[in-house]
Amino acid sequence: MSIDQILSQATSQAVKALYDLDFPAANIVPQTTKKEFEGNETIVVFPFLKASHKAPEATATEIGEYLVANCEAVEKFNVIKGFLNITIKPTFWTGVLHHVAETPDYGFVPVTDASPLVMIEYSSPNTNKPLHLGHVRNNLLGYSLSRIMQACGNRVVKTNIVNDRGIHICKSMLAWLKWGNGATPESTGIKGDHLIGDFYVAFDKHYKEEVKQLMEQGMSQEEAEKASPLMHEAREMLKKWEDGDEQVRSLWRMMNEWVYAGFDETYRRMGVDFDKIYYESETYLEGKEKVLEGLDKGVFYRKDDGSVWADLTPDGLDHKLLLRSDGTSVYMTQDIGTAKLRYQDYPIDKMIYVVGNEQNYHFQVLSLLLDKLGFKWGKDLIHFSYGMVELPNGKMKSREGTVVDADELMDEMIATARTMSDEPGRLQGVTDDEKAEVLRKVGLGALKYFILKVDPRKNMLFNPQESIDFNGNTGPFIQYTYARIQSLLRKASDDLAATDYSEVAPNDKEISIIQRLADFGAVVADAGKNYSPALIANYAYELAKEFNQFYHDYSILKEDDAARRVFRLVLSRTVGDILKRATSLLGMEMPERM
RNA sequence: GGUUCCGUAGCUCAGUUGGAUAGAGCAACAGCCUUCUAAGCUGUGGGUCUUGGGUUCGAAUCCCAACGGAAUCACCA
Repeated sequence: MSIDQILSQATSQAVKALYDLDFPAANIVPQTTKKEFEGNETIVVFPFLKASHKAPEATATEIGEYLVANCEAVEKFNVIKGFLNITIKPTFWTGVLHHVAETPDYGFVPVTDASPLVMIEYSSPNTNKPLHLGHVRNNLLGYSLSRIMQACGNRVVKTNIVNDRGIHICKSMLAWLKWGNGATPESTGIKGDHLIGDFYVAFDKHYKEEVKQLMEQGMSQEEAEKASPLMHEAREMLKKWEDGDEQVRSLWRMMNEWVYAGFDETYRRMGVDFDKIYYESETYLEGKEKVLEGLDKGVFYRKDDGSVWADLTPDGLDHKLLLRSDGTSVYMTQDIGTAKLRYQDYPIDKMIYVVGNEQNYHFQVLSLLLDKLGFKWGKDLIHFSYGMVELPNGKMKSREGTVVDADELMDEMIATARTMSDEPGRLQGVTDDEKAEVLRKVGLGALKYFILKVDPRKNMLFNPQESIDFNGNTGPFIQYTYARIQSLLRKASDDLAATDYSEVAPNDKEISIIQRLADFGAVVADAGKNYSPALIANYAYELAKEFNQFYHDYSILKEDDAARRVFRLVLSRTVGDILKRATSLLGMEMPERM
C-alpha cells in the first residue's frame, strides 16, 4: 500500500473517530508538501470543518495528533492555516524505495488474455507524398499512446489505414507517365516515397500552369480548373482504376510498392510499427453494405434522387450524406466499412483514432453512426485529436514548399547531436558504430521529446531555424542523466544486494526523489486515463532534474558509510530504471553513455 | 453565422477530480570543470494567468459574457 493510501485511510478513520464524519478515503488525496514548508505530505482539512465545528487550525491539529498516535508511518506534523503537513518516518521512505527498486515493472499493470482489447489507429498516410512533420506528430503520439495503454493493462492492436487510392495517387501516376522517363527508385537513387512526391509536385506545377493559361484566355478560375485537360486525364485514370483496368492497376501497384518501401524505412527509423495494416483500396467498398443495412433498419433515409442520409438533428448535428445519388461511397462510408472489417478481425473493446483536430466533426458524426449501427464501441470511441504543427510563418503547405520533411528532419537531428558530441572528452574510446548508435538515440530522443512534451490537444510551434534544443527541458537532458547514472553504476564495485540499507534515514532531497519514484504508477495511470504522453514526458523531466541536483550535491562513490553508499546507489539505479521505463513509453531509447 | 478547441514571463511550454507566495526551459546577466560525465549545477532579473462578472473558506483551474486566435460546417479524402 502506498503512503498516500495509508494517509487517506488513516485520515478517514480520524474524522470518523473525532467528528463522527463518514468521509470516504478515496476522496482524501494527500499532496506532496511544498518545498517552503516542513513535511512530506499535506492534507487539506477545510472539507472537515463543517463536521468539526472548529477553526481550521484546531481541526488540523486534532487530526494530526490522531495520526501520530494511530498511524505507524507518521512521525510528526505541523499546521499552517487549514493545511496539515505530515512528516513520514524517514526509514519508512527507505522501505518505499526498496519496494520500487525490487518490483519488476513497477508502475505497469500486467496484461492478460482477459485484458480489454484496445485498437489504436494512427499514421494513416496518403501514398502520393513522403511523410512530413505533421505525420511525425501523429506517429509519435500514436506509438506512445499504444505503449501507455499497454502499460495500463490493455491488450493493444496498432493499426494503420493506408489511403492508397483516389485522385491524388492518379496525379502522381499521370505525371510519372508523362514526364518520368521510366524513373525508378533504383535508377535515380531517390527513396520511393520521395520520388512519387516529386511527381505529385510536378503534376501540380503543370496543372497550375494550365489553369493560368486558360484564365489568360478569359476563363474564370473555377472554369479553368474544370476545363483543365490534365485534371480531366487524372479523373479518367481514376475511373479506369475503379473499373479495374489492368494497365492502370499494375502501374498503381508498382508505384505503391515504391512508396511502401520508403514508408517502411521512415517508420523503422522513427521506431514505430503496426500490428495490422488496412488498405483503403480493399476497404472502401465495404461500408456500402453496412449503410444499406442501416437503411433497412430505418436508422437512415433515402432521398428522391437516391442518395442516402443520416438525420443527426436529434443529436444536435446536421444531416449527413452516406451514399451519393449514383450509389458510390463517401469518406464517412469508408470509415464505417473499415470499422466493420476491424470488428470482424478483432474483438475490440475500445477504439482510438489518432487523427488531427481538423476532423473533430467527422469523428463526432462517426461515433453516432457506429452507435446507431450497433457497434458496441461506437458511442465511446476515442478521437485522439491532436493540434496542428505550425511553423513560424504559419501553417505547412505542401504546395508552397513549406513542409518539413520527416526524413530530412531526422537527419538534421542526428547531425546536431553529432556536433554536440564533438566536444573534447565526450564519447571517447567508443567505436564508430557505437557512437553512431548513440547519436541516433540522442537525435531522435530530442525530436520525440520535443514533440511529445506538449499537450497533444494544443497546436504547437516548430521553429526549424532554431531547431530543437539539446539543453534544458529536452530529451537529451534525460538521456544524459541516465548515462551518468550508468557511469556511476559501472564504477561502483559493491554488490548492491549484499549490504542492508533498510536502517538508512534519507535526507529531504532523497525523500523527495523517492516520493517521485513512487508516483510513477499514478502518473502512468493518469496518462492512460487522459491519453496524454505529455504527462509522462513532464514526469521524466522532473525526475531527471531532481536527480541531477542530487548528483551535484553528494559524492556518492566517496560516501564513507557503507549502508548509505549502497542506499544512494540503489536510489540512483532506481531513478535510472524508472527514467528508462518512462521514456520507453515515449518511444525513446536511453544510451548507456553519451 | 453554428459547433468545437485554445488564450499563463520577451519566446516555447508545465500547472488534471478547485488549495499555501503561479513554475520550468530558452534568451539576458553573474558565478562553478584538479572531484562519480559542464548536454550539467548555483544565483539575479522577468507575471493584471486576455478582460469583466459569478459560485466559496479559497479560482489560472468550475459557470456566464465579451475580446482575440485556430479548426470545421462539400454528392473532397
